[in-house]
Amino acid sequence: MAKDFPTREENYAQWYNDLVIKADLAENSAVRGCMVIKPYGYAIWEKIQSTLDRMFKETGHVNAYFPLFIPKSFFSREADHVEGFAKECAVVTHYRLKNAPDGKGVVVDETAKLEEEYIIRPTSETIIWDTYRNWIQSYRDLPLLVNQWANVVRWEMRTRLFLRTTEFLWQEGHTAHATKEEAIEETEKILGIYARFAEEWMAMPVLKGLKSPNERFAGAVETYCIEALMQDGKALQAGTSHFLGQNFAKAFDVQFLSKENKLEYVWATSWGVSTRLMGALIMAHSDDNGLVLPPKLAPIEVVIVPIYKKIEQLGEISIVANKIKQALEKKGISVKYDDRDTFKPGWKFAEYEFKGVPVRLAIGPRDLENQTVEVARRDTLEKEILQMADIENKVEHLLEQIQKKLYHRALSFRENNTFSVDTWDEFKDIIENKGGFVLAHWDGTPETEEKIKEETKATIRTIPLDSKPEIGKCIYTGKTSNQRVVFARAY
RNA sequence: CGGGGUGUAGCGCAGUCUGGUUAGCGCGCUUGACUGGGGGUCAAGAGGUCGGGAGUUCAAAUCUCCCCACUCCGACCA
Repeated sequence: MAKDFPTREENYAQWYNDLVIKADLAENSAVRGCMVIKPYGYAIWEKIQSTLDRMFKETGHVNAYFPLFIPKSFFSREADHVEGFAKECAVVTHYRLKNAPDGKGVVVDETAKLEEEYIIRPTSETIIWDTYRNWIQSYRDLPLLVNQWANVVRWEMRTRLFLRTTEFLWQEGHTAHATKEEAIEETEKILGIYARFAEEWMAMPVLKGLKSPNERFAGAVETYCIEALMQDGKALQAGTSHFLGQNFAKAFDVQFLSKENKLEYVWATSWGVSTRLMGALIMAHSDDNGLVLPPKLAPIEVVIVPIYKKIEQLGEISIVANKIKQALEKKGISVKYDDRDTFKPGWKFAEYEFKGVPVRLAIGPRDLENQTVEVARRDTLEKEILQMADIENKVEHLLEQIQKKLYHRALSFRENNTFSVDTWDEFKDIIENKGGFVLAHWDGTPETEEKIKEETKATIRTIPLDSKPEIGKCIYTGKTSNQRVVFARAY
């Protein structure tokens, strides 16, 4: 299946692409820039979804659904917002087709032109805030904590499976609050959820911080983000949480009467993560043998492969295998017993290894005799023979170990690829030759960030929330700075 | 949008420069036998508007023109 699969060293971009396709996660579709997420890939997304959905609900959020189409006029209400998204919007202009005059196919019926064109949502702030106006009158209506799971379209010029596609799936939370403090608290709370999800479920360490004005969401007062480092030394923005101030409330005239009977504008937040997380997950752990998945997000945590010569032996093995399967499932572990006779054990080993299944159990005649199981772990590719007794607890423990191991491996990779630099030459050298996160002083101006980007392709990925103040000189202009920020080339 | 590249079996490719039998190879697929603790072996098969259209020619996958699609590189971006 994957014999001609390139290594990360040979060609990282090709490695990623082949991995996505050959591990059956997704493929390119007939529609330019849009992917088909295949069942195995979608199963991972469903796990991401259900975990986050639970976390949102645990913190008081509820789900709703808003239209795919947004009236064009809504867009122009918030100046920065239009500015940011106008260049990548798909527009619906007509609502009917008719048979082509030459009899070949159908054409747009010009008489069915929409009075007002619709934008296909690139994000839903405008339609949602237009709706919130009717939902909010009093401080008693607040806070409003709504999330939606949806698809959005951003007409990108270049796309890559999961990392950047024209249409993608995401969740977008949109909340309304009575005070600035409460809205900021919400923004930070969500950032915390994102970070916890990334680290505990995806086993991917992330930096929490603020975006520089250049990288800020169009229409936001402040954008918070989680930022991860991929194995090729490039940064990946994994999630964003925005404090929108009163920008949208003012643009859409959303006011409420406070306890003091004063009419005030509502404070807003919005936040989202997308199918891009799939790309992050893939790149965070996978190796030259294929996908590596953290147990908590793997659609199949344990696969059991029977080994037998004659079909009669399969029966005896199946009895044992099914018993183990049930014992594991009782612990909430997802197990697949692959007793297909149409594939050889060796083929199955390679297949599940490539698809990143964390643990594989092999049971053959020898094991039946000795009351043993061969246990193989995907993260280290190690194999060992274990006694069958109490196997479900051993496997459960092993899955926990793998989850931790992946996180620590990714964390030490990040630590080994984070550099603190004080000179421009050193900065250029590391960005160009090593990659990774570069901690450097910056004078705080968008102009300087822009120049650094032009010269090195590196941008400020985040201004870390937990960094200590430190007086220094801007790497580029030499002006004084009181904090280091994180630079990197990014996806 | 600009600059390269590629379209030949499900997938990956050769053949095109230099036109000429029945268009070939690897993987995959089907059937059977032997096999089975890391992608097995052998045998027999199925599968093609050579991206589309027009032209040149006795003859076009091959030469000419037009069109289409995809892809890579740049500017833009979660």
